[in-house]
Amino acid sequence: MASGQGRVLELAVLGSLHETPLHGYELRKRLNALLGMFRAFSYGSLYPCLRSLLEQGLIMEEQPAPTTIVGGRSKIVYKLTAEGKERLQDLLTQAGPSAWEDESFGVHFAFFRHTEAEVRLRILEGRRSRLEERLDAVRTALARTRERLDSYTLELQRHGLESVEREVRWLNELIATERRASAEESPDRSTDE
Amino acid sequence: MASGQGRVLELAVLGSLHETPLHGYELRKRLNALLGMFRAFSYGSLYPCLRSLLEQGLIMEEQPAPTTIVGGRSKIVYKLTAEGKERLQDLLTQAGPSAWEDESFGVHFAFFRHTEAEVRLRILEGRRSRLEERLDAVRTALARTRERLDSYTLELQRHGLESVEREVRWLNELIATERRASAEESPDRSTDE
DNA sequence: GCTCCGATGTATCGCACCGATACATCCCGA
DNA sequence: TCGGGATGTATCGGTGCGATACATCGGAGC
Repeated sequence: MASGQGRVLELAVLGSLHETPLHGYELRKRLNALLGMFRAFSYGSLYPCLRSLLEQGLIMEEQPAPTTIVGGRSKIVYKLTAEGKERLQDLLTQAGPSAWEDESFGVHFAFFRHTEAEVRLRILEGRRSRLEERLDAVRTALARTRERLDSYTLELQRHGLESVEREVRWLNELIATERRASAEESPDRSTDE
Repeated sequence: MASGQGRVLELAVLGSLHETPLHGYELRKRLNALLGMFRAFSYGSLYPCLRSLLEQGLIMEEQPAPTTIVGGRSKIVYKLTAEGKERLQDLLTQAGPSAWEDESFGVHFAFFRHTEAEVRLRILEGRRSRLEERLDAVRTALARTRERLDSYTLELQRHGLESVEREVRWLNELIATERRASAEESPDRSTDE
């Protein structure tokens, strides 16, 4: 209950609108193009989210120049308010479990451009721990298993483990890159250790 | 609304209980050991599911031999009824979207041992189509994108695409294996094509 | 010129399921 | 002996997906 736990959509919407004002339909297309590989945003959650953000004063409707519009189809373009930008900065600073869980990590990562280097690093490491935790859990459970597993179950396990291990390796590379970049930027202890 | 759409838990529980009677806590551990890499089953859904299955007469409480029990801690062991077994067979025969979506595919796959060869093949192919569809969608959306993307977004895209492509390759191998096995079993057209 | 269809667009409802939490008992080590 | 961790059952709140409904626009085909 602390502060915006689990509300992935809020960040996704705020982050997208930070680039450029958008309306619902377009927003969904953007998000699904950006993150379609990981999750599927739907209207059933988008529109309620937009309404909530509107009520909170974090976004507002943008009136297009009336002269340019002729055949004006009903279309509601939203843009960030000052409070919205503040809130976005806030969300981008949070490096907690809500940032590295499966559903939310992708969204946070997608807006890393606007995230401080230190926060980026903590999120990447948090995600890595999360995955390694999961690997451990499944591996020990597997080791404790008495009965012989059928080939399908084994193959599923193998594939699952391999996928997660692969993501861990990916995270390792990203973390190394981040470290290298931040070392270049502030080479105080460049030769240290 | 047709017939048990989306109810992944039902299959997971019925399938697990088919191997051996279990109680809630153990059931959850089993499922998380089996599928923990893909999803996380929680009590908040398990117990309501068990209750529902009980009401439907698909499972029943199993009384352990009272003599053996001494310090009997309250523990409710469930086992399949005849109707439950029937229902399970039914679920295992269904090869629809509800079988190859992200959340459900793993569960269906985990019980492939009890699934007919033909159904297995259709599920694997269905999943593959689903993933290829997604690849297409993201690729064309990406191609249509005018603005230049930052390196984080690009890396996310790259990693997402690679993961899905990898799963498609995995499915290809599985499908080939299935085909080979089924050809061996009924070598009517062994030399055909 | 007319019509149909698919893309664009806003919106709601049902409901599956996760995370957190509460609470009780058992067992084991300090 | 006492406290913490594993075992065990159970509920509640809330997020967000899928299906659906319903409008309008532009273009393809005839």
